[in-house]
Amino acid sequence: MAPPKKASDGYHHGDLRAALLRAAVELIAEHGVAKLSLRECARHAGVSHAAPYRHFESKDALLVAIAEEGFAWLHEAGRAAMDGLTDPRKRLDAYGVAYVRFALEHPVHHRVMFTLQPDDDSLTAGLGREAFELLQAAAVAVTGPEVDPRHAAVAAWSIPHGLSMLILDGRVPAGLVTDEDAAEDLARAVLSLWRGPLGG
Amino acid sequence: MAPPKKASDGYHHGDLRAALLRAAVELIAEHGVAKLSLRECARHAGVSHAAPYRHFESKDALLVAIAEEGFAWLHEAGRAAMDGLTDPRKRLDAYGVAYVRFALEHPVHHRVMFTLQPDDDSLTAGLGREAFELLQAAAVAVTGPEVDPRHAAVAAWSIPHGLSMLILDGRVPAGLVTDEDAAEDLARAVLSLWRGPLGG
DNA sequence: TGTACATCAGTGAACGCGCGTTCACTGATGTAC
DNA sequence: TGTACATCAGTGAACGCGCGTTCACTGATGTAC
Repeated sequence: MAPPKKASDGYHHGDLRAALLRAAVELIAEHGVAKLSLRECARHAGVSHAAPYRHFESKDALLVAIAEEGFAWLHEAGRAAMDGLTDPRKRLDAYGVAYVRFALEHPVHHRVMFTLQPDDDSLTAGLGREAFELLQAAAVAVTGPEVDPRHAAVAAWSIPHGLSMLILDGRVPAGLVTDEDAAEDLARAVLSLWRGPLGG
Repeated sequence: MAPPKKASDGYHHGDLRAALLRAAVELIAEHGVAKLSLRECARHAGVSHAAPYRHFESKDALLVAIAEEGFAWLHEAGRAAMDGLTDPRKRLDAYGVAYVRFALEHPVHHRVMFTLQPDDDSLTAGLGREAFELLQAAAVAVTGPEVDPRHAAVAAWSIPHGLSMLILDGRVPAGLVTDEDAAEDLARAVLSLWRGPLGG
């Protein structure tokens, strides 16, 4: 299914690190973070249970790696979504929609990103520096300088984050979210409600 | 510290069930849901490790009990917050603020409520029927009948839920949330931003 | 009031399990000469 | 091109652990007569 990048079959795996990350994500999707075991990841990757220790110091280190990957992807998704837009409000909305889409496309990453204690790894603190700053700048561009930037950021973050969490936890009424596109539509609907009757 | 309700010292505990729930909440607060063990709860309650099985069918049953307790409290908190208010917008805001306050006051309950798969127990599905319906009614009263009630509910739910999650996961800039009152202030600020510059 | 008995909340030994991690090892790979 | 050797990604046995759950039991409690 996923071709090893270098040496194919034999003693050396070729790209065990990536294979382990992939296996972990699959297993978490199936059984939840709580039940993830390094040994099962190794089994999934077709390798002895001690092999992962050549690539990750510990089970936690593997989870941190997933979170870091997630923060990087989120930052890139937000950046790409706002790319080319100049109107502050449109940029912020685009970020929000991209955020929800990211969560739906990478539910395991999203969950791991926010399950780990922020102090587990400084890179991971507060949305991951980069992603948070991007969001804060987009929010401040809308609220203007009179508003505390931290408040602006938190406010802008709450909606897409809350919506993502509700969807991922299966709390949204059945049938409302069938795939990533439906989630994107729902995100737009929610944002426009706050722009309309709820906000007006 | 917590006096047993009936027989005090001796063979029978008096109120083991409640003591186990209390112990579980404490232990989860300390080490996270993932690391909770029934045996440690029993130890905490000063009882043999098999005793919990007189009160809970399994470890999961104990978690479900915590979630149910949480949903009941949340429903009550929302109801109480809106009590006496008639203006739809004020009612919805009051619900949102109460929601965040509940999450801050009962972080473990909140976490367990949304960590369990909704299908783990039908009572728990979708915010717990009662709490969800209360929220939906409050939201629809603001948006009016032209808006899909499910959209209205999800939109109104996203902000307090997202904010709660961000706070509980330690994602809000340090110093912004020091206690329940500060969280309540932040919730009001966030809502008013969506009422003001972000929504306008 | 006293006795017999059912009930049930506790005990403690035992089960089997899968886990994270360590360790001395071995096989493959790549580089220096 | 061929050989010696360092490097390092894998192996598999072993460790100690705490867990969830079951079981036959025992001690306390409450009720019927």
